[in-house]
Formats: sequence, structure tokens, C-alpha cells
Amino acid sequence: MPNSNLNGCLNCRERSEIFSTLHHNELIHVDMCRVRMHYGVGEMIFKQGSPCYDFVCVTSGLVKLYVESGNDRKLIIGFAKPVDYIFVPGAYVDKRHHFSAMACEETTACLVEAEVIQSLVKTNPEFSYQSISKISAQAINLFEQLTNLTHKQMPGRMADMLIYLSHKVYESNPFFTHLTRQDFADLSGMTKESAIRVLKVFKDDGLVKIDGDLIHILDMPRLENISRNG
Amino acid sequence: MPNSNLNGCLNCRERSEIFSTLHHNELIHVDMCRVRMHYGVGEMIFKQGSPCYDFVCVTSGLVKLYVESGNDRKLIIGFAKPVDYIFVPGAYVDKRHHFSAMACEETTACLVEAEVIQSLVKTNPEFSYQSISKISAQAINLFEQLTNLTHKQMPGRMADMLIYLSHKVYESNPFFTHLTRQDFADLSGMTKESAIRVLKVFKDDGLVKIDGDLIHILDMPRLENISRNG
DNA sequence: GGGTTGCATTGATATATATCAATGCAATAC
DNA sequence: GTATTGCATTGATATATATCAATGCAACCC
Repeated sequence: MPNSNLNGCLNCRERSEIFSTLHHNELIHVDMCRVRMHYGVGEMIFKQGSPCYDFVCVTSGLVKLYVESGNDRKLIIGFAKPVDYIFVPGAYVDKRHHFSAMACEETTACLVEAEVIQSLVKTNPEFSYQSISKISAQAINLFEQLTNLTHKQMPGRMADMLIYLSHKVYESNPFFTHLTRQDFADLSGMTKESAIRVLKVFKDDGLVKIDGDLIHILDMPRLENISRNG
Repeated sequence: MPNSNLNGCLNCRERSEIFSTLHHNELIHVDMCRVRMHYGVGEMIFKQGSPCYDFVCVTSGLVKLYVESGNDRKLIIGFAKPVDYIFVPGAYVDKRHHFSAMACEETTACLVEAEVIQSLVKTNPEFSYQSISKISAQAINLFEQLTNLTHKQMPGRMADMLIYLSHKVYESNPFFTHLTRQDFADLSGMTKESAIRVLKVFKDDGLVKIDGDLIHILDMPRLENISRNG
């Protein structure tokens, strides 16, 4: 049964601001409709272009969100980690996904029918205000990503990415990551080979230390400086 | 008096979907709070980083929206034309503007205190749903812009830009524009010189005809092909 | 008319970045 | 134990793009 765990959504309410805006009976309703899913590393949660039926909330693991262009290049636009819900803008526009979501680690997520969530927007003003804030914040991040990727050269973009991973995704330094060099490249808009070369320079300059999956930013001020000067 | 024109917002309701969601008394209220402004070419309507006090709705002319990065490079992320309101995501996040708005032609716009609009989000579910749709559509455009700018080379980006101008901004072909070569460059993420060179190739290849401010796309299928193949 | 200003254009050159091809290297499969 | 697979790394090279410097050219000013 989907809501066999009685503390399901109530538990998440304590950890995610979005659920705190829901009234008790709304939360119960969401909880009833919820399906718990597990995804292995590399498994697709949803794919760009496909119809969007479900609202997805990540409860454990890590999910990368990326856009694909024709020539099978990818650009990672962000991550979802516990307890983030993935705002799907297409749900309010054309009922299609405009980016893909893939598990980068063993991941569990709750799915709720998109209709259920969207009807909350129409009945709960707090919830809709939260939704607007969420998508607004996402748009603001996209502005920054746009200028970073178009106005900076590779070292600046790589520095941005490392700082982003440390501050926003893993929230620690050093941090463990299972991201591949290709992911690094897809995050900073360059080829895998270029990513490797830039990282090598950073290592040689004593900016970072990379030990397998462990990344340690040794000189954050200098890295921030590289980010600033593009 | 701001609402000397009795048909003010009522008139816009007929031309812009966002106002059609407002109830009569809400519209009257917005109309009462509204200030009509005029901007000359090159005049700034609001600047990135500044506090956002006002909701802006363009009633005539053309406004470019752009983000600036440290090294005084710009990237135009879109335009607002009659009757578009400019959705300011910062209003729901940190009360700051995250992009700038500048008139590219003689422009008139109505300003309404941001608070007035934001309170409508909390009282009118139709209006908040519209707001979510608007910002969602904007986010979707940003995804596309991101991949266009990072995964395509100059000819592809220039083709995208010309198609965008013809289809979405001026909605005609040929079209008159007062945009400069620098604007073209800021739209397609390259330098002014590169923009000129790419345009020259397009002209020599018979793809477009440029006569001062008049731009004529002669071979749309081929231009779309260039856009697709990056 | 001559000067100034702002934008458009061109050419020469430097630089950043991608591509291609090869090799290394650890984990897993048989 | 050897083959295989997937990812990381390196070097050589080609290409895309920016930069710099100069010139053109129309509009406007005095």
C-alpha cells in the first residue's frame, strides 16, 4: 500500500517547506495518492519530451536534471536531493517534460498524480505562492547559469561548478561525489576532455585535491576569484 | 490622474490573458493604482540588482530584457511588447531584479505597485495559476536558450535568433527592427564583429536580405536547417 | 563646410576549445 | 587468468571564436 508508512508526507512536512503550506486534510489526500519508487544509478525518472503525469519528490539519493539538444549533447541544469520536489514547468504549459531526470545514486522518490498537485494550486493560495517562489528561484538560477556558460571561459565555468557542488549540492567540503567527468562536462558546458584538462590545471595549481570520488577544494578564495574573472 | 483613461486596464483585459483572470473590482483596484510612463529609446526601465517595487506592463513600443555579467557583457533573454507584462521572478524571492529592462523603441508602460499584484496571487487562484503558467513558459524558453547558446556554434545561434525575431517578436517577414548589431550579438552570445561576419555569410548565401532596418528572411527552410544542425 | 559621434564593416592575428586517436587502468565477467 | 567494459587521461591537431586595430559611412552639430 502506498501509504503504509503512516508518517509519509507528515514526515516530509518537517523537512520540506512546500508541504508545510498544506492543510492537514490536503496532506492526507496527497499521502493517499502517493506511490513510493526506487531507482538504481543511471535509471531515468522521466525523459524530456514525454508527457508529465506525476509530481516527483525525492526522498533519498540524488537526481540530476538535464536538457538534451539534438546532437546528443547534454546540459545539467540542476539536481534534486532529499527532500526536494521537482517543479515541472511543462505541467502548467503543454503537459510535457522539458528536461530529463536521472538518478545519479540509489534514489527513492514519491510520485503523486500531477492533477492532484495542480488542483491544490487552485484551492490553497499559500501553496500556489510557494510554487511561484520555487519556479521563480529556479528561473533566477537559470539566468545566472546562462551568463556563466556564455560569458565565461572554461576555468571560470569549472570553478562555478565546483563551488556550486560544494555549497549547494553536497553542502560540504571536501565532498564525495559519484558524478563522472562527463557529468562535470555537462555541468559546465564543455567536452569531457576539456573538463579533465581544466581539472588537471586546478590540481597542479593546488586549488583542489581529487582522490577518486573525494573532491577537496583547497583554496576557495582563489577559486572564487577564477569564477569572478571568467 | 493615473486612471484618467477610463478604459485603461479594461482595455488591456481584451488584449492580454493575464487581466482576463481578474474580477471586475480587482481590475478597478489595479487601474486605480496604475501609473502611466513613457520611455525614450535606450532608457532603462529597471536595472538588474535594484529593488523591485513595480509590476510593469508594456502598452506600446518594445522592451529588451537582458542579464549582465561582471565583464560588462550582456545577454538578451527576451522582449516585452504590447500587451505583455514583465514577470519579475525576484519579486517572489529576494525583492531584487535579476535582469534589466530597457526600451529599444519609444515605449509606454503602466506601472503598478508590486504588492498590489502579489496580493492578487493570494486571493485569486485563477490569477496565480496564470502567473505560474507565465513563469513556467519563461523557464521553458530559458532551457531552450541554454542549449542553443551552449551547444550550437555561431551560424546556428544566429539562425535561431533571426527565426525568433521574425516569429515571436515582430511576427512578420520581412520585419523592421531598430536593434543594433550589438543587440544581435547580445541575443546570440557572440561578439559584435562575429555577428556581422555571420550575417554577411547569410547574405552572401542568399538566406537573408538586409536593407538598413529591414530584414527579410529569404530561405526559411534552409535557415531552420542551419538552426537544427548547430 | 568641417568636425564630431555612433554604429557598421573589414582584415590580421591570437586564443580558446573541440575533435580525433591512442593509452591507461580499475572493475567485472567468464 | 584473460578478456571485456567503462571511464579517465594524454597528446597532436583542427577549428571556432575573440581581440585588436583600422576604416567607412551616415547623421548631426556649430
